[in-house]
Amino acid sequence: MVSTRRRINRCQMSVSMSSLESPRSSAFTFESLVHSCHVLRCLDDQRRRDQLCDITVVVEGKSFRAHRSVLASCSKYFTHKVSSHAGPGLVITLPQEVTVSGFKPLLQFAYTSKLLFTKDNVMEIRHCASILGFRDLDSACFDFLLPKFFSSSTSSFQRKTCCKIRCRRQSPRAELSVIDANKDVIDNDKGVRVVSDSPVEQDVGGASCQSSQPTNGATGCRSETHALLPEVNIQSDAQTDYSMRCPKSCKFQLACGKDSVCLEVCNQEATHDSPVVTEEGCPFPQSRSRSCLPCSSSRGCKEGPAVEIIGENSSHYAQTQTNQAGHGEVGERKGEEDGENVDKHERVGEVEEKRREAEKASGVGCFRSPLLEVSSVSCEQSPGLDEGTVGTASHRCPLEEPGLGHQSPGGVGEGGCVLGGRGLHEGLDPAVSIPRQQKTEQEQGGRGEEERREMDRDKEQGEDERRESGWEERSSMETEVAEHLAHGLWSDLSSPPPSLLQDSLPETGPENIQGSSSTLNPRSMSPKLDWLNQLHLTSSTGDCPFLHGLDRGMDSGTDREMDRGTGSGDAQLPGCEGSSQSEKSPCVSSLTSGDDGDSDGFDTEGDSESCSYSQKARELQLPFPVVQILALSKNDFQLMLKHQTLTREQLDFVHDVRRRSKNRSAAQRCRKRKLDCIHNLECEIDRLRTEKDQLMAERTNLIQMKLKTWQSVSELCQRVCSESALSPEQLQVLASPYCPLSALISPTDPASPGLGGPLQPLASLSACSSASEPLES
DNA sequence: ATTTCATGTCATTTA
DNA sequence: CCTAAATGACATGAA
Repeated sequence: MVSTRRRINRCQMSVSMSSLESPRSSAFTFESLVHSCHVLRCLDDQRRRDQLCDITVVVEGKSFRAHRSVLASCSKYFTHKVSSHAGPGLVITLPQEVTVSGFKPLLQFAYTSKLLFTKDNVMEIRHCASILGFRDLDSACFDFLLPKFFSSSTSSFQRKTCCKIRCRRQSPRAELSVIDANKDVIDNDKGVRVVSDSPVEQDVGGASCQSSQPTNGATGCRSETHALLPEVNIQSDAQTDYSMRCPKSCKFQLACGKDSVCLEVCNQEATHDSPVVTEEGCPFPQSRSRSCLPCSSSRGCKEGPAVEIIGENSSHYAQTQTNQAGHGEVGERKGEEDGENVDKHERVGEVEEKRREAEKASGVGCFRSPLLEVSSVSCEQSPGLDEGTVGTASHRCPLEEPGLGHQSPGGVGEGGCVLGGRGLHEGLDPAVSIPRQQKTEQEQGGRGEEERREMDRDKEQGEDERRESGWEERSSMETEVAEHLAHGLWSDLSSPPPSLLQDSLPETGPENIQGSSSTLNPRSMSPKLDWLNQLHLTSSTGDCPFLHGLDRGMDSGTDREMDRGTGSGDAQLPGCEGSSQSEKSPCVSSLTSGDDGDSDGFDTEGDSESCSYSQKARELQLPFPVVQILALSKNDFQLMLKHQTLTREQLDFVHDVRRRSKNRSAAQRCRKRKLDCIHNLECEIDRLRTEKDQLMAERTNLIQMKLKTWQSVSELCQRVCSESALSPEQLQVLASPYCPLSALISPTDPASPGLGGPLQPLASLSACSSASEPLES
């Protein structure tokens, strides 16, 4: 409910925004975030009931009923087959290579966006997916998961005991496969196991546990044009994640029926988040986001519709929980949503594509590359460009904005994003743009004005884009998942080598602390950036659908933080806190601080916090930037403290800052979880209601059948009684309660509640006939 | 002026 | 016993 309301608000907001953006146009677009999810659900429902199914797929002699349109939308193979057969009653026999165990999950995936798999069948599924041309699964999911699945390197991750237990125990709803998967993952493959903390674990584990669709998540919509609402998955994963990794959350999760919840969430949220439309066109939100979320992250929600969406996407389809659709997805999404906008989307997609390439060329594209810089500048200077390219989107559906943002969320680093986001921003958000100008003007007398301006631009762009694009949403769920992923998969990378720290410290620390001017220099961020860079480069986050694009968000988030820091001095955003690398990836930082939403100043508490932190750090003459406090892992942090000679006051301050930021992020996660649970429960309620209705209908049918049977039996008895001359003793025996046959005519048959009435005649009839059943057997 | 929401922080519990 | 995470409760600012 809550999420729904929020969602609605978002929609409204986006509508108004679009109107603002294009004052000239009187046309508005309303986009339901849950519609696609609902549709997919209904289709799945129909499939299960064999309603409106127009295709029969034969696999290994086994038939599967489905809707050709659905299959065609998910699979190239079916697209081809279906297009060549127009008639009704289409029966397609799949190649021998396709097995039931491989096809079934895919079919389910087509209708739910969820791919259930175990280590045992994942290869088979992949093979089938490859043969059938299931979009998005191959590169986005399998390419990412398989190596983790079967590589020993990841085995180091261990799931927490309670998590294991919970997974098994809590997944009442979880499908067998899920359970199996869990088992596999948990029990058999320690290596594969997606550790609760590890990203992989989340993917796999989460998927398995909840039957969530790792695939989706893996899909990494963003990276692939066709990506399937990875966000949704992500969110769900994230949720799962939570449940899995938090011992304490067991309480809550148990209360919520975590597993089911997770599933639900995924569905619901996904649905909501659906904004992220995949090629498949099923943005179904599963989570509400209900980020699946609904958007678990309130922040994300706050910012933009996209965010909300994020949360929701999860489920069904990724609808999930994800609010954050991938960048690339946006284009597709929109294209699917609006035929008109297809071209625009395509264009956007192209831009995105280029951006990606640029990123690749520049290393993950997380950090600002010259290219990025250029783009951002050009954007600002030439709004026309925005209009011409991505900017056009502004006139479209509000939801598109997020999409655009997604496409170019990179903020700092993304050329494409910059263009799109910029355009929208400039035109739409006076609050943002104006302050920017003012700022710039004010700063104009100062030295390094250019630098500052650029920083501002970048910062604003990043933030704006993030905001518009729904990055915040991503940041909430996706970030979380991503952080876990990064944490688990790249844990080794996550903690910056001491040497690196050492190197970076001298550079940034003192400078930042002391002079604001120096802080403004991008270099002040170098330590963190370096660290991030290393992470990205080495870990090749680009390969991870979950992390894909995160870097951008991260970058922007980081940049923002940096910028903030710069603005105030050294700054570190509390948001960064989560970043103890060992525990979390830097991505986390974006989660916290990134979403604050107030980009321009230190409006928010967090901002003011960071500001005060920085100030205090300066006062205390801390030898390192606050960022370090937040970004370092526990060990590194302690190491750093060892190397530094700090006064009691400084130590207290440092610990205080770290503790607060940690707690802050914990609170955020906690709240997100809560929202997710609520959403999940809502979904569960809906599901149970539906189930109840179905059962009631089934019961009615059975009762009717039973009644008919009784009637026919009674008629038969009558006939037999009248035709055969049974002795009173015989009739007595037949009527006796000890006779099994007597139950058939018993008016008070306990097994047929409510049938007493209709049976009465029967009983009386048989009684009249001086006994009852003949049953000569 | 009041309410609601989002967020940060503290205290406590739990693993 | 210590630590980190989770969570309830409270405070604060913004809309």
